[in-house]
Amino acid sequence: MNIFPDQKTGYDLLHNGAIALSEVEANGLRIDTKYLRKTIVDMDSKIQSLIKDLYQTKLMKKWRKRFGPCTNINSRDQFGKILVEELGVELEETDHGQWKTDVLTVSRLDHPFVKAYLRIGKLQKAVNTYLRGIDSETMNGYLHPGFNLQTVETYRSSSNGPNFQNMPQPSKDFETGSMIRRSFIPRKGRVLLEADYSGVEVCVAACYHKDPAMIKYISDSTKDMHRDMAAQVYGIPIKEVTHELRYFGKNKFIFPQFYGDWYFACAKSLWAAAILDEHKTVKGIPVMRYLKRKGITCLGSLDPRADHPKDTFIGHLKAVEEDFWGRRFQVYGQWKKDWYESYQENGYARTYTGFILKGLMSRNDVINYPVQGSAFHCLLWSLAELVLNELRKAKMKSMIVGQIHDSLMGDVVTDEIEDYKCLLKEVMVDKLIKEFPWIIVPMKVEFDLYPKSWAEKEKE
DNA sequence: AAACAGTGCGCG
DNA sequence: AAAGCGCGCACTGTTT
Repeated sequence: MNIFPDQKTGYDLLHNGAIALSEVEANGLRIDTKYLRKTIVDMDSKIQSLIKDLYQTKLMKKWRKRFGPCTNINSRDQFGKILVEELGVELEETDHGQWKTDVLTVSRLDHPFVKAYLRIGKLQKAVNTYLRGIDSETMNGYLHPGFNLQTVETYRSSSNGPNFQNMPQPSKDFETGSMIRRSFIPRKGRVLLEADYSGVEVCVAACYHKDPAMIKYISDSTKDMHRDMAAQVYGIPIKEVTHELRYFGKNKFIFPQFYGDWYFACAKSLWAAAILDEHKTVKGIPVMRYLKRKGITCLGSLDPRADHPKDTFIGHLKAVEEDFWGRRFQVYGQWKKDWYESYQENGYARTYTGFILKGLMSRNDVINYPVQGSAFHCLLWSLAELVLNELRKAKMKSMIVGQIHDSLMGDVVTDEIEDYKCLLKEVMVDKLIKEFPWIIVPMKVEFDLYPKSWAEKEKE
């Protein structure tokens, strides 16, 4: 791994960023150690009792008979063999010929043993990776996660000891997310305040490809790309798109497509999300009924090389994809081709922020790396400006204590909340676009306030 | 005992 | 022709 700032701007960004991040590391986050210790003890005994229950099941008895003293429920190898040989189910294989046993694969079996097994695994992950990870790195009630600028291929950052950038979220898994984030508390007389750049990768991508249709979506708050695409993929009127269908359009079509996914995989996951689950539209009509009206009757062949006619969902998605890149975002589509061709000719690509991307990269890599890197650099520049200059100039006691790619975690004095928000907006939006003249779309910052702990947002 | 690859899972 | 991108960490099973 090599880091190549090829312009002074790139060098300065890393230089100031490294100094600012070391200050962030030194600040650290306050940890509720009493809660943390108690939760670890409680969870350990809870997990023990769940394992005891698991051992009472028939399948577990077969497992012990098969593996004797070597029995180990953490062994994926054993788990897969038991499912296939004792339960008689079919599983896909991993790259190296083991039975695949990840959540997505085995939860399809819909079996009570598998459910109990996965729950134990989830709780073990929560305790062993996160709670213990936090506990073992906490000194005198403070945790100091590391933030690195020299580890990532795309010129993003990483975090370790522990990794502050992958703490579970209550909105994704309430039980473990709340349990873990509850450990992070503000200092006395303060709140945790997170500021994030909303949709920053989409914005930065637009600065590279300059597609007018995309810029319009970003600049006009009455337009909604995710809603429009949900309507198109499911063949329903725009007014019929529910909150959930919009979510599928965003996370199962638009983002995967931006990162280089293809219609076949998108079709399968869109189908599983809304059709197998019998989702309904705003008016309560099943989505499937709309598809039937368009003559689409089934998902289609699961062989990617088979023919996918227009009356299958996969065939339909193929046409949607062609329309997406060939008509709707034609300029973006052309940019992807040109950008990759330029890399093939020259052997490298340049980012707006003063770095060179070189070495062997796939087409998707070449297209994604500059966007991922430059998006993070918007945050990094703002962070350095705040830590090294602005917070000090404003004589604020509030401090920045962490960073997650597109968000800044602040430990903010209660009396300073409004000033802090104001200063962050000024730096993250106004000063940033002066510093980075290549930004040609509006930037937006959003705040989340956590008065008690990181687990509980204050309602706006 | 330490190092390594493979697998899985948490986040943006 | 290929077929989402980037990380860190825990754990198993094998090799040194």
